[in-house]
Amino acid sequence: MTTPIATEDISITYSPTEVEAKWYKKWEDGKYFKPKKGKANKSYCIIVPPPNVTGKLHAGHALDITTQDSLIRFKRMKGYETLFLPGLDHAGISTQSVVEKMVFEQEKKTRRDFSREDFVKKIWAWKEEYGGHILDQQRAMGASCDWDYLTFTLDKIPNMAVKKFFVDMYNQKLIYQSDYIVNWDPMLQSAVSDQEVNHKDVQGNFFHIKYAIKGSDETLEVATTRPETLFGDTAVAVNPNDERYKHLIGKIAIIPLCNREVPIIGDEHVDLEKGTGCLKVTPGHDFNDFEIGKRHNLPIINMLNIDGTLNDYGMEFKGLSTKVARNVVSKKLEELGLLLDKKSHMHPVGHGERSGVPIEPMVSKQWFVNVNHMSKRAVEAVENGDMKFYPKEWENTYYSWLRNPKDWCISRQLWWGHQIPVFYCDNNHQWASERHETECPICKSTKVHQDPDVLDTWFSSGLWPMSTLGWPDPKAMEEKKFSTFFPTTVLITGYDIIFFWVARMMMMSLQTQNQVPFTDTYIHAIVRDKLGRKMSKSLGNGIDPFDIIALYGTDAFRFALASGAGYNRNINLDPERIGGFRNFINKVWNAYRFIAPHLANGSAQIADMSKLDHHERWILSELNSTSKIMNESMEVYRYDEACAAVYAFVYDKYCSWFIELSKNILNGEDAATKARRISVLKFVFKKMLALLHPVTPFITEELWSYLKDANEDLLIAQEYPEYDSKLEFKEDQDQMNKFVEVVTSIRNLRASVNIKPKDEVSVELFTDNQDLIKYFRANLINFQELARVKNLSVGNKELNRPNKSIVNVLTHTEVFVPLDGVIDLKEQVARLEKELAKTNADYQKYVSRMNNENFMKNAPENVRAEVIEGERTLREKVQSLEENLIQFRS
RNA sequence: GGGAGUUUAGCUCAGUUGGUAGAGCGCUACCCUUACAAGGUAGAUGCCGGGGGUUCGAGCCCCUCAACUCCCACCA
Repeated sequence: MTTPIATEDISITYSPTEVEAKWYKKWEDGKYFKPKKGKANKSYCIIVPPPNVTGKLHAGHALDITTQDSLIRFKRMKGYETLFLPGLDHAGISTQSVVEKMVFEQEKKTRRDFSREDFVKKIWAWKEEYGGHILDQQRAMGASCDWDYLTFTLDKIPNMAVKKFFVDMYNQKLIYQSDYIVNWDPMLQSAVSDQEVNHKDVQGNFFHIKYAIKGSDETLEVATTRPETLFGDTAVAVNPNDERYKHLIGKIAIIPLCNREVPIIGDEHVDLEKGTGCLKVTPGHDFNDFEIGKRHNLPIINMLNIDGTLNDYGMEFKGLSTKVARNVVSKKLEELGLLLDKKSHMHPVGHGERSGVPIEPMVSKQWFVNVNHMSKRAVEAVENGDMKFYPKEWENTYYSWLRNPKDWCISRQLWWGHQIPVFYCDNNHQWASERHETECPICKSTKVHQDPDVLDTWFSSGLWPMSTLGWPDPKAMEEKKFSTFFPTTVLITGYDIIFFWVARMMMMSLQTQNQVPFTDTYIHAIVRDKLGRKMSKSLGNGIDPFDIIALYGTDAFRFALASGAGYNRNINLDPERIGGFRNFINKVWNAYRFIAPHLANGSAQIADMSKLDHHERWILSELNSTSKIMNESMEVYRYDEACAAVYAFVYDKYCSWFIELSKNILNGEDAATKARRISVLKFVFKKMLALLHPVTPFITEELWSYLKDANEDLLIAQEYPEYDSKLEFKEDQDQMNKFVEVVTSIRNLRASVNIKPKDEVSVELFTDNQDLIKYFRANLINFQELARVKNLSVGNKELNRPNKSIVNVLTHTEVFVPLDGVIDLKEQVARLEKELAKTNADYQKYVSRMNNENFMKNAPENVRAEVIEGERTLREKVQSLEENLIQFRS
C-alpha cells in the first residue's frame, strides 16, 4: 500500500495546476492513450474534428474535447479498444490569408510577387513555426489522444486519398468541369462555396432606368440595384402574365450607354410586385439571371476582371471597381436623362466569410462533383438506421440539405491545398492521374502541366475518417488498424457543420467504402455567453478556456461543460457558475482529507458483505444506483444526467451523510467496527473516483494515487463501476430516507425556536411502524451526533404526547421536541397551520380522485394503489396535525 | 419567402411511455461544529408563455395566438 498522506500535510484547497501537468505527462509517457484490447473485446473510435492549423482553442472546442474525451475514457475503462484520433486541418483560405497578411505587413508584397512554389514554402514555414498550437491546448484539456495517429490534412496519405477519390470520380464522369456561375471573392480572387458566403443587409438604391424599345416610341422602366452591370445584360425580362408589358415580349430593347440590342423575354421568375416588374437580365453576374439565361438560351457576358473591376465591356468605365462604377454609371445615366428614379433600398448582399468583401457572382470554369447518387445513399443510411443522430431531430437538418442536392463546386483558385490531379498537354488533352504526370498518354507530348487550382478544404475533410486510418494505402491501413476502427463509433460536433462536414463524410464514405463512416453522430450545443449570445470578437464576450482553467482548473471546466451537455441546443456559460463546480472538485479533495488519516487502519477490500451495517449497505446501494444511471446516461450522450447523478452522490450521500455518520465510529473504540467502516469509506471513495474519472480526470487520478494498492495501475486503466444486483439494498435505502427525514425535521424544529446549534434537546418520536421503532432506537448515537439529541424516546402513537413541546408531523412519524422554556405559541400555531393547509390541499387532491368514479374505473392498477395509499397516509397526517393543533391552542 | 427550435423558481436549465413539478447557482436566517467558509444547518420562491381541445387525469398529446432564437434561400 502507498503511504497515505497525513491530513495536515495536504493543502486545505485543491490546486490543479501542477497536478494536471504531472498526470498528463505520466499518462502519455506510460502509453495509456494507445489502443489496447480489453475485456469488452470491441473497438471504440472517435476522430477529433480537425481544428484549423491557424486555430486557437475556444469554448466550443473545449466542449468538443470534453464530450469526446469523457466517452473515450469511459469506454477505455469499460475495456474497449479505444482510439482517440487527433488531427489538424490545413484550412485553405484561412491559412493562406493569414500568411498573405503577414507577408504584406513584413515585406509589403502580395503572394503574386512570389512564385507559387516559393509562396507555398512560406506557408509551410509558417505552419511549422506557429501552426498547431491548438494541439497543446487540447492536451491541456486532458484529451487522451493517441498522438502517434496525428494527421495533417496535407499529409501524404490524405493526399493519396484525395487523388484516388478524384481520379475515380473523374473517370466515372462524376467529377466534371463546367462554366457555371459561382460566388467569386474578388479579394481572394477565388471561387468560394455557398456556405462561405454570409448575407448582410446593406443600404443601397433602386435605380429606375429608361430602356428604349427598337421601332417603338414606348420605353421600359427597369429597376435595378446594380446599374453598373448593364454592360453584361443580354435580355430584359417581364412576367408573361403582366398586362402592362406582355405585348412587348418578342420585341427588342436597347441597353443604354452601350446601345446593345437585346430581346424582351417573358419569364415567370419576374415578380409583378417587385421593382417595376421589369427586369434586366445579366446571366454572367446574377444567380437568378443565370437560370433565366439557361431557360432562354441567352448569351453570357463576363464584364468583370478577377479582381472585381470592369473589363473592356465596361467601355469608358473600364478598370473601376463595381462599387465606384455604380455611382459613376448612375450619374452618367442621370446626365443623359435616363435615370427615372432612385429610391433607397435595404437589401441583402453576399459577403465573403473570410475576406469580408462583397461577393461578385461570376461565370467561370470550375470543377464540380455530381452528388446526386451519393446524396441519395447518404439519406438512406440515416433512414435505415445505419447512422443515428443524437438528438434525433438533427436528422431533419441533414435531410433538408441532402434531399435537394446541388452539385458541389470543389475548385478554388488558391495555392494552399491539394492541387487538382488533372493534367493538360499542349495539344489540349486532359486527363486525371494519381501520379505526377510528365507525358501525355494520348499524344505523348511532354509539355504537360497540372491544373493550377486546389480543392475545397471540405473535399479532404470529407475523406477524413478513411484517410486518418490509412486509406487508400494498404500498408498504412494495416499499420493503423483500419479494419479494427472503421467504421468509427461516434462523430461529435456542433450543428453548424452538419452540411459542411457530416453530410460530406457520409457521402464520401459510402462512395468509397460502401459503409457509413461512423454509426452515431452526437450533435452538441453551441456554447454561448451567460446571456445566451453567440461568443464573438465584436461583442468581446468570448470566454478564453485558458482564463477559466487558470482560475478554476481543467476538471471544474470540464465538469461545467459536461453538466450542460445533453440534448439541448445552447449552453449558456457563466464563468461564475464554473466557480460552483470548482467548489465541488474541492469538496472531493476534502472528502479525501477526511478519510486520509484513517487509511492505514482498513483495506479497500470489503472483507465480508454479510457483516456490513445498515449505513454501509445503504451507501453501497446508493453507489450502485449512481453507477447504473451513469452508465446508461453516457451510452446515450446524456452527460448532464450523468453529472447530476454523480454530483448528488458525492455531495449529498457520501459527504453530507455517510461521512457524518462515520465520525462517531472513527472516533470510537471498537477496532473491528472501525476497520470495517474505513474499508467501506475507502472502497466507495475509490469507486467514486472511477465514476468521476471520465469527466474530471486529473483530480481523480491524483487522489487515486494516494489510495491505490501498490499492485494497482493508474485510475485511467481501471474498470468502470457497473450496476451489480448484489450491491442493491432496497430496505436500507428506504429506512435511511426516513431517518434523514426525521433528522431534518428535528433540525427544522430547533431552528424554528432558535435553539443554538450547540445546545442539546430531548426528542420523542411516535410511529405505529414497529420496524421503524426498532430502527430509530438503534440509531440513538446518530441522532445525538446529527441533531444534538440528548434523550431520545421512541414509541407507539397510543402513548401520551408530551405537554409543552413543538411538533412536526411526517407521514410515517410524529416528531416532538419537549421544551422547558417559554415557547412562542403563536409562532408554533402559525407554523402548524401552514403545514396543515398545505397537507390538506394535497389530501383533497387525493380525495377527489378517489371519489371520481371514472378515475377508479380507468386508471391503471399501480396508479390507483398509489392514490389509495397516498390518501391514507395524508389523512393520518392531517389528523395528527389537527390533534396537535388543538393541544397547542388550549 | 421556406424550415426548425425555444418559452418551467430571481438566473441557467432537467423533466422518461400523460399520474399532479426538480437540480445547480443566487437569495434569507442562524452557525468559524475537530474534511472542507471554495464550508454547515434550516428556509422561501412556480396560474410549467396566453387561449381552446382530447382525457378520469396535461408541463408532456392536438389546435390556435404571442414573443424570442437559429438555419436555408434571396443583390430587380
